[in-house]
Amino acid sequence: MSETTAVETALHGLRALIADGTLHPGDRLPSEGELSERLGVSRGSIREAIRTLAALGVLDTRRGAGSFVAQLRAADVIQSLSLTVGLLPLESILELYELRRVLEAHAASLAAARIDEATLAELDALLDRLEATTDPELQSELDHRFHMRILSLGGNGALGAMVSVLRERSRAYRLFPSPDGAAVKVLSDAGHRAILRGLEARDPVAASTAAAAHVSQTETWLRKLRPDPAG
Amino acid sequence: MSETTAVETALHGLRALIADGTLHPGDRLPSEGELSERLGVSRGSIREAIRTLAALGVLDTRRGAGSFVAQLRAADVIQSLSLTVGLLPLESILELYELRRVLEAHAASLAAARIDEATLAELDALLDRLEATTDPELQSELDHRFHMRILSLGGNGALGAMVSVLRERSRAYRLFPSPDGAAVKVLSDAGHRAILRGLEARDPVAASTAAAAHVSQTETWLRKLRPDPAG
DNA sequence: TCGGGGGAGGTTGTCGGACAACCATGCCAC
DNA sequence: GTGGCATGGTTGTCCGACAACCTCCCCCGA
Repeated sequence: MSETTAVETALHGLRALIADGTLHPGDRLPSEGELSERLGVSRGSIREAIRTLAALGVLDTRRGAGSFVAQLRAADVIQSLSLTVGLLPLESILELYELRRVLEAHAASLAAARIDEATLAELDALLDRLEATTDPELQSELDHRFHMRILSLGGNGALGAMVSVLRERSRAYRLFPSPDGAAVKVLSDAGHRAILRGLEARDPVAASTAAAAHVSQTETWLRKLRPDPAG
Repeated sequence: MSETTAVETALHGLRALIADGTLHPGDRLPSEGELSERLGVSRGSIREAIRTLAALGVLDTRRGAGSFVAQLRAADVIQSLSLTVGLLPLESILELYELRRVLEAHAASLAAARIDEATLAELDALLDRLEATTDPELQSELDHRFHMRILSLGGNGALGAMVSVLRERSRAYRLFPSPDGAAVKVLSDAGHRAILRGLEARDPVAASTAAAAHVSQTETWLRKLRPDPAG
């Protein structure tokens, strides 16, 4: 309220165009020049407003063509957090582990109810390869694929996107090549097998508790890595 | 990769300043003019990059003073989704209900383990008022306070922020004044009492299932409101 | 010595104009 | 009919300028 800046005016105008149904997903916005004239603010301010909405995944700008309203899918919006989560300090990341634990456990219980034989075999083969390799890069990759495959069985894009954002950040810490790498891998492999056993038994509770335990395990390792707790 | 635009260059430069530890939460960024000179892009592009990070909750700009690195708390970052979630179509909102259900159930189970007598009395009084009033505005307000109080017992700011964003949007649909308003209120009141009984009994399972059921109930009503499913 | 007022410099907010890079459309030549 | 091209429109970027605002420090008075 009170006094609004030019960019806020532009933002409000753009939001209104989408919120009141004038523009639908996929539609093209009026050109920056026309918006500038229509809303009574300079083109620079319009551009800053468009950038703001683009950062949040609401708009999609293509050079020479125009700005378009995004599909506004929940998964896309959540995905926009990815840029930010990469900047959070470890302390804040650990705060997100509770979310991750709950969501991964939920996804595992859903997967236990829905998984088929072919997918079970696929996951088993994935773990075989993961247990056989010592290449940290490949370990991280296979680990990621194993977990994302389970998440995809949940069928909910928003849930998958949320966990994906959280996992992406954790991968950056590279636990496997750490001093305790060997011990980490042994327990990690065991955790994966426990989850798979739960899925094979179609036991939602077993699968979800195993998944939760696996996330907690990772969290514990990450806490050990925490640098200078002073501050 | 390939070719990078000026704004991308600026964004990368700013992210690097934070990611590599040069700037910490609370620190002031160099002025736009100096950043422009140092990164070799115009001030306009610098401003667009700063706006992008500000939209995501990473920077905080104060006119005449400068731009500052935000506290980078998980809750703040999640809160930045609020602007976007308000633009999602109902279809996408429903996708988020699974997240909300899981998270609210989790929070309720935590609360059951931690709640004290004083808080129980507080919640009971809240429900008394909620059941007594017929003012939709006050109903929405009290309903919100009841649920947020339970969430705050979980102690995790990120979880609370996430659910807060989701609830905020649902409130905009104003279920209480709808045609089925009376029926909605009866079942809603019953749902609240069920949750409170779970908390009073310090029974995490009872509390979490009641919370999950309550969210599902809301989801069902919202689906009924869904306009033209064509498209 | 302590406190407040005021000024000066620095910083963000906004505007206007200009040009380059790029895209989409339709026309034209073949 | 088809492929290439010209053309108008759009975004990307830069420069310069000024207003609004904030912060700090100096100076003056009590």
